[in-house]
Amino acid sequence: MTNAGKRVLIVDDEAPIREMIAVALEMAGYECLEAENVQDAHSLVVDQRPDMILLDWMLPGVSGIEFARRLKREEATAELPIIMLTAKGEEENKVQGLESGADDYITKPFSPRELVARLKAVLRRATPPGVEETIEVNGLILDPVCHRVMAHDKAVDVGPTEYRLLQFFMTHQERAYSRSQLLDQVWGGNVYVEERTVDVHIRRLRKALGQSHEQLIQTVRGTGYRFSTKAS
Amino acid sequence: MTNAGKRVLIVDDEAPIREMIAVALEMAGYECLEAENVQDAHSLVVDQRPDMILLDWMLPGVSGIEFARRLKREEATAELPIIMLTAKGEEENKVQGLESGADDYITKPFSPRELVARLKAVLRRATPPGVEETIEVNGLILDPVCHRVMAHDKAVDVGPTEYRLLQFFMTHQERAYSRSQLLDQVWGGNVYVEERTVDVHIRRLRKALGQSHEQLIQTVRGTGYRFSTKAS
DNA sequence: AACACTTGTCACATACCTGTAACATCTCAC
DNA sequence: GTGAGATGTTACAGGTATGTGACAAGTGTT
Repeated sequence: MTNAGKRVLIVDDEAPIREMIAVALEMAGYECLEAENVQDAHSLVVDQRPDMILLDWMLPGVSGIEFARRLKREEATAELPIIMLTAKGEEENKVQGLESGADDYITKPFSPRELVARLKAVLRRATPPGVEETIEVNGLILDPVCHRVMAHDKAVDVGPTEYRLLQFFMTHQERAYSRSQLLDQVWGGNVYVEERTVDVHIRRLRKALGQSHEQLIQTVRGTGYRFSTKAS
Repeated sequence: MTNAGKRVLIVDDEAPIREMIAVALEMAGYECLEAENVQDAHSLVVDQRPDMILLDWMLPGVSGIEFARRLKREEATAELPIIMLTAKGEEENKVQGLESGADDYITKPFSPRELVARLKAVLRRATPPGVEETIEVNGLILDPVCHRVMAHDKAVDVGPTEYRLLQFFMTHQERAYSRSQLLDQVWGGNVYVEERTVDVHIRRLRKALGQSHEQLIQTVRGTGYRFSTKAS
């Protein structure tokens, strides 16, 4: 779900280990980038902008810890979550590792499951919540924080897609959208669904809103739909 | 209901606007305090301890945003809900406004109805009792001091995790939380457990609460869970 | 060591949501 | 009015999210 498609940069000088990690992460739905030294890693960070880094402690040339510090110093990369990888028995370095700015720390050998779990946890913490405002129109209230829709103080029961649809409409009032625009905006660009599917969800949303508010969603014949407080 | 008699502090330098807002709110059953600058506002906050603040963006002297930041910084007032008022076309300030700690944001001109709706929404979800205070909802009582849960004067037997979960929910009512957020908030940030584990503990908690109260914990499909006294 | 209790995970059951098709109804040009 | 295209409406099969019970491992107690 929310973690799907996140890009993880794996930095380790041993190819088999990189490979193992990459396989584990890809099975979990992540996209992987790989680098075997700090120079390559840095190019990839700048170039590909991954969502997080798995960084081996021991690296030829510049050490992992050095690299982590550098990333944290630079404005553009300071927020990049880093998980440090280290061999067993280097416990005493832990503190140093975390002080270098790493967000977590994992000891080899580790199970793929543990790796994925930690990675999720770190990503979760690093993703700041979006702006959450309450929107009100003619007694119809959409409250993103409570993830709820109310019509004249009565809860309206809408499914996930209808909720997103309504949220989009309420944040983009008075303007007409074609079915394909709605598919892009509400469903997300990379899905393939019939345009008529939009009609069905519009219908479901109207039904859920009930007589009192269904006329807010207006049909623009030959074009699509529009959310408007003005009668058509 | 719970909103009756709440005291709202209106901070705006234009008297007519303050008056208009005050009338609207009083009709809706709120009690109003008024201030035309930050100095007066601050005195009133300290002195009268209002339940929330309607704060104009543009103020002579110290700006509204500055004031909001100050309030959020101070321990005693950090929890005070704030709704920012701003003139149309200052959209670009929106993010800044919310970052300053405002809980919502409303653009002039607005209808009294809209204002009241938002105010309700903000108040509804922003009344977190102190840690040591017992919380009561529909005959369900959580007593942090005795570390105990009672349903209609009968002790409810819950495990440690379910207790923390319930406590979190009761101090953060009405708001929807994802499984990730619950893991962060209830389990603590540094644990690595499956998201579905949350479901299991929700189940255990519901079971422990019994028919009389289990509907307080609502499923928000596709998102997570919510503790709410209102039917879904 | 046996026990009671808690916890995280799994496997299966169930409920709900989704996209599509098929048919009904509407609108407009002719 | 008629027909073609657009939209409304319903039903349904399959997929996905959540509910639920069981279990093994861990912990602390007796």
